[in-house]
Amino acid sequence: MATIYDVAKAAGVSPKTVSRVLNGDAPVNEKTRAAVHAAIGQLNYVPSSAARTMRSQRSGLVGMITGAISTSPHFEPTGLPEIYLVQGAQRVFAEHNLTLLIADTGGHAERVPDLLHTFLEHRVEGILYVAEYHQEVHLPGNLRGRHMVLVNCFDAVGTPCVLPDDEGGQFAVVDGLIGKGHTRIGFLTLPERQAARPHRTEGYRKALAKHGIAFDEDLVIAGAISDVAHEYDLLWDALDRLLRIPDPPTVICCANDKMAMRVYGLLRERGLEIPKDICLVGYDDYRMISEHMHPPLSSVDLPYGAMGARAAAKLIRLISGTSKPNEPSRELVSGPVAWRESVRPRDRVVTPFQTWRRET
Amino acid sequence: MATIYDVAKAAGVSPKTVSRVLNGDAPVNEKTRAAVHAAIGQLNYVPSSAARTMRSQRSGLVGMITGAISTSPHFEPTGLPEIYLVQGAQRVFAEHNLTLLIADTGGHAERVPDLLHTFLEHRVEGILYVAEYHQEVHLPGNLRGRHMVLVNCFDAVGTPCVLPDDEGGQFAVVDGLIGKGHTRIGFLTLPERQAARPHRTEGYRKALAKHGIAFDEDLVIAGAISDVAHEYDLLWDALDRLLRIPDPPTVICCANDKMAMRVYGLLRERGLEIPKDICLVGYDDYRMISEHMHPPLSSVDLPYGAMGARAAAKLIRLISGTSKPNEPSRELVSGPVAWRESVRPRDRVVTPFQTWRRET
DNA sequence: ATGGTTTATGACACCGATGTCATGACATCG
DNA sequence: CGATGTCATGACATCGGTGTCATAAACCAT
Repeated sequence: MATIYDVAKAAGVSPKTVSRVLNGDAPVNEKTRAAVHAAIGQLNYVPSSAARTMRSQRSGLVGMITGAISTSPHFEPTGLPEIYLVQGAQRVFAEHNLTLLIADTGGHAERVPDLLHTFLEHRVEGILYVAEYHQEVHLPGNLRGRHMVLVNCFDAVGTPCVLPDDEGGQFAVVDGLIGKGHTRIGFLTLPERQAARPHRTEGYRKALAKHGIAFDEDLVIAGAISDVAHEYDLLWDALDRLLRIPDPPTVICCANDKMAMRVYGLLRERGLEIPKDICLVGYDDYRMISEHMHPPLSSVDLPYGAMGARAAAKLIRLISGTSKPNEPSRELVSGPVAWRESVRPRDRVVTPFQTWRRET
Repeated sequence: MATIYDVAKAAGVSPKTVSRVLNGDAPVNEKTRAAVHAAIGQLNYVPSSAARTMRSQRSGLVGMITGAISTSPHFEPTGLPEIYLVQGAQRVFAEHNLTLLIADTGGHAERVPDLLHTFLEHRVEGILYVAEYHQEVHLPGNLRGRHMVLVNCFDAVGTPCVLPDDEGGQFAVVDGLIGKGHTRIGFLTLPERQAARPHRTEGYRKALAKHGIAFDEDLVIAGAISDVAHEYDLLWDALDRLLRIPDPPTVICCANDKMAMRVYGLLRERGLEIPKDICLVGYDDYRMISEHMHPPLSSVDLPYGAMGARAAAKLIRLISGTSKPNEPSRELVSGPVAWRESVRPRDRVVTPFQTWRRET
């Protein structure tokens, strides 16, 4: 590879002048500048980030640790969120001339220290620590004192973090459903241990309260439990109970799109047609699912791309020291509700529950 | 940050000796080694990759360019494949003490030169160029002469590449279906422009040929076209034609899981139950879809993780110059067929087509 | 005892940028 | 016209490691 000395020689100037042309830190005569640029083109010169890093003590690198946490032995490497996070973050970093280093633990949390060491060798200027789903994490101590932003997770000591606005998302979808005339809104929730669950439930309650609709606990049932083995039975039972209550729901909110996908099948088995007989909404808006279900599934967008971008911006502010003094350490990111054909207004839904109940 | 000089001073040795302890390139006395390690721990020393890079001319970095190609204006950022690729590749790189730089074009191919320049500044030792789906690409000229491996794509000049074994995958699934007694096997193919299509079709033909079953062109219809706007109508029509032929299929192979997902809905609309009345298989094995369909979908695993790992290994061989002299520039990676409940043996399938035809 | 080899260590230069300081050529001003 | 300031450029040291070479001590064989 050509060096700055080669360029200097070819252009008949000193290396320092070439440096000035590249960095614009001092005026350079127009003719000199042209000669230098010509030499650079000729030699295919690309400056060495390593040399620059040594002198300036700035690496231009940021690290991202993903897949770091495997709380469940049935770790499910769906990976979907991460790619959007990466894209969102990388876009922002690129605008600030930062390059993204990526390390994936593959679910083995014990690899984190090693990966971190590698990052430090490369003198990353900051680190994004990404969790698979909204949860609390406990960071290894050697991360202290580094610029860092947690994404999709938070810790007990107030490390800056970016989280999905679960309460806002659930509020928005329930508020929207009520706006379409629904008043009996079933809610198949996440397992109890999930950090998002209380926030989602709070959003559900607040939306009801806004419209003066009483909260009915019969309408809210866990649609999944931590123990994956019995998940399917549980969902069947939860749905069964929802449909058997005296005044059954005209729409069901599922905790995520995967759950909604199964509910499609279960409802069809019972002879219920979506959205004619009952409406359905999901959460996450995995478009690969929601757009291709039949009919397409309404869902709350879990804005991973935006979260990545917001986290990157936050990290850049930390690095550059331009954080506002009272900037909150916790940022919530909202996504829109994607309304699709799985939902129609209440007055166009005809719940044939009596019929169905007679049959079983 | 502590430097090697600080460590040397603290341990009472020369910097070079510290370097030897770190790299093990020459024998060091046991007591000296212990003193050095103690000093390293004390000072929290992490060697600077920048300084090491300058001297040794090896950066320990490899780059990956993803999302580079947007052939379609309706670019669909599913992103699913990439995360597995990243994980697979990163695992192998980590074993070789290489760190992965990631740049995502977000579908804007014109950004590639810039991203590439950044990679070169960091003196990456090799580059993986990843396409969204199996296709031909044309690389910008300035990539020539770099160690590079194409993933999920190939070019006209024989750049080393790693591709999914589309022929083998389709062969395996059709061979398996025939093994289960099926002889009338419908095939909803990819759009014509897709590079994978001829390979898949060849696999389909070879599996039939192996068992002496005649190829029936009525059974093979494009299930999708490039023009996204009419995709759904086309699929409806293709399925309709498949089901109306004199001796209709007992199982249908879909070109991908998204298509299969829609076919679930379309078949149900026609009153056909999977797998009782007709069986279905997909391709890609997006487990988020295949495992959660009702019933779960049989599908050919498109082994992105393995492709990432194979590509990484290939790149490492290029970098280290240990490629076998006659190593093929093109590597095919196969994945297993995931058999699930959407398929059952032929003798347990009761096709009620006569009934259905009377109705319509 | 002596020469040859191995072991353990240090001195020093170098990788390729850039920060600091110095310098010469002009332009401007009182 | 000399003092002062601005512009354009170069010399040199430095960032933190490692390759090369030198050297001293310990070990071994004759």
